[in-house]
Amino acid sequence: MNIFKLYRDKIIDILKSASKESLIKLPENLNSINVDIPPSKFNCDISTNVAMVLSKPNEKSPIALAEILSNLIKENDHYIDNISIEKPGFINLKLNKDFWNYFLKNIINDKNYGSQKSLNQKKYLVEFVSANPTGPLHVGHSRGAILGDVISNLLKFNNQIVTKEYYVNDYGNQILHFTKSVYLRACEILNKEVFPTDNPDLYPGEYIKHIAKNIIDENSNLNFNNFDDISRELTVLSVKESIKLIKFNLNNLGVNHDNFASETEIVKNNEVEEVIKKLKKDNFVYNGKIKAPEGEDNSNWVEREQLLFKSTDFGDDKDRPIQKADKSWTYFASDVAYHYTKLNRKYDLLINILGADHAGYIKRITAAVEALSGEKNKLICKVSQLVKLIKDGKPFKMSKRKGDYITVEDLINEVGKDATRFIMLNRSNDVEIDFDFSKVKEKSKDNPLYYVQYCYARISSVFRNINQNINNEIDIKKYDFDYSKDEIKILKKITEWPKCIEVTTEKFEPHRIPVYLYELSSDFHSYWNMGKEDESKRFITKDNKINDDKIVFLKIISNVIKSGMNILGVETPEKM
RNA sequence: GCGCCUGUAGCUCAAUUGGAUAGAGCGCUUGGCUACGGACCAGGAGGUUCUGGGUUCAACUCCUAGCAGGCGCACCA
Repeated sequence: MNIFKLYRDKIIDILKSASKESLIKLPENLNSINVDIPPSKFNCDISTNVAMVLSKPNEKSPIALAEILSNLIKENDHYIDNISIEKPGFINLKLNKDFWNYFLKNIINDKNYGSQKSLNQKKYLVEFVSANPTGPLHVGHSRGAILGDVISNLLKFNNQIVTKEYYVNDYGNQILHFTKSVYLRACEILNKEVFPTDNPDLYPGEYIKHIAKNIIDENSNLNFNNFDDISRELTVLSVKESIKLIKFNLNNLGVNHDNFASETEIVKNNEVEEVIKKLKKDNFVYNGKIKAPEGEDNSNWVEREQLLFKSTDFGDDKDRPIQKADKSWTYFASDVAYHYTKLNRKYDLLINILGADHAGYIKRITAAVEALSGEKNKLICKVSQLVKLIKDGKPFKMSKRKGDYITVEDLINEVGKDATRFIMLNRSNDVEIDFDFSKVKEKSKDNPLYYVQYCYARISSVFRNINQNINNEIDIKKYDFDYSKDEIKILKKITEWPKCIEVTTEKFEPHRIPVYLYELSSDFHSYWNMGKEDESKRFITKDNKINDDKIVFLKIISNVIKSGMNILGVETPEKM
């Protein structure tokens, strides 16, 4: 139940019938009419800008119009306690006690309060992480992993159908180098030769040794005398080990994909050739040359003719190569083929979560999806910005070459899953995060996660003290409560929850949820402390009982916190 | 050179998808625990929202021209 939508509909109905009676003139487009949350300093619950929007077509001042409209609104709605007009022409409504009873009765046992029930059900494919299967995940990956996971949870909360997919780039040069590294480590273990440290293409990380050891132990038939003889088999085994590590890391973060799609499979099934054939037919692929980028060192640049995709047709700044000099496909080519398989699986909307270093890739891949589907905005890409690691007050640079990067496993061991998720989600995905290892650990008390969890734990403690289960439904026959000003302040915050979900869903910006939960918790902690001086604000009475209005009040708050935390994939312990 | 992201209080960040006197945390500062859980709360100081134009009844938000920082730019994925 979104009361802002409810009142927007009500007001528009009122306007329409007033317009029929020629009392007012309506503009052609009613979209800019809003019903919103008023700033807290006003003693009211909802506000609308209608008078200002209608000012022009009616050739009246907003204030004059507001007087007419506010009378009309008041006559037509019995939940209004008071209606007032403010400066530029806002109409502010204060709702009466009947309204709050109606509202609470409506949502008290609604586990999905806040979800957008009016939304049509669609099929989504969310692709995220998709890190190269050449080793465990590091901190940077975790942000994208959490973002993708929470966007998926959010869609599911809104009753959408979601597939979470990981695209495994198990093809190409990086995999070859990776497999070679595993091979050389295996040779090292078998005392055949020392691992070369001077080859920058190889992966020197410690984990490669473990992978090699596992493969040796489990495959006694494998003969490590010649790389070429076993490279094919070893690639499969190495990637498998790598995926095992990655799945372990994802599991550390509380992330589970539904599906792992393999690039090798796509190449093997000739899907690349097929998709290029289709694009050629539609004139999106041609032979041409591209210019070297200016402003950087181009001394190695060799201009040559190659197969290009015409992404400039869709707003990209240059056309993009799909074939390398040696005639093999570029990464982009197989990715286009992969996206073609997504389209063939009949999803309504594709979502990709990318790391900041791949942001420059967005235009070409959305262009490709548009070329293939003929639909704009079929693919939506969200970027998870950099996580800047700070240790002891100094930036900590990670180097994949040296193998000294901080893995997800390190992160979880230090900070924990819930804190990692909450901290990463608490900021907009478009801004870089300073992740100060020592600080997050030391100052765990200042962590916003605990602030929200503490709120839930406090509510739980009340239920525990009166021997009730916080998870049970509330059964109250008559809703005839008269809440105080301080309680209504929190109930108002509760009315914002569906709006928060709506905006979060529309913009795919999960940070709005932790921000909201923090604010709600803050209001609650504040109220809780009032109980020290004002006995009427305490939940449990002297004879160890609780009144129905307080039960309802607590239950609503805990419900919202719980569903918010569920979307974030974070626990709500009843005791801390 | 081009593209994308960012620029808001001393620091880290929000801002109801264009609304009213721009809000939190940290830090600084003054107070509050015989109390349903102090991992908490109440108060104070702190702002030319990077700059210049424009659109609008209304701009942190949109457009435009700049400035600063980050990321990226075929033959890696």
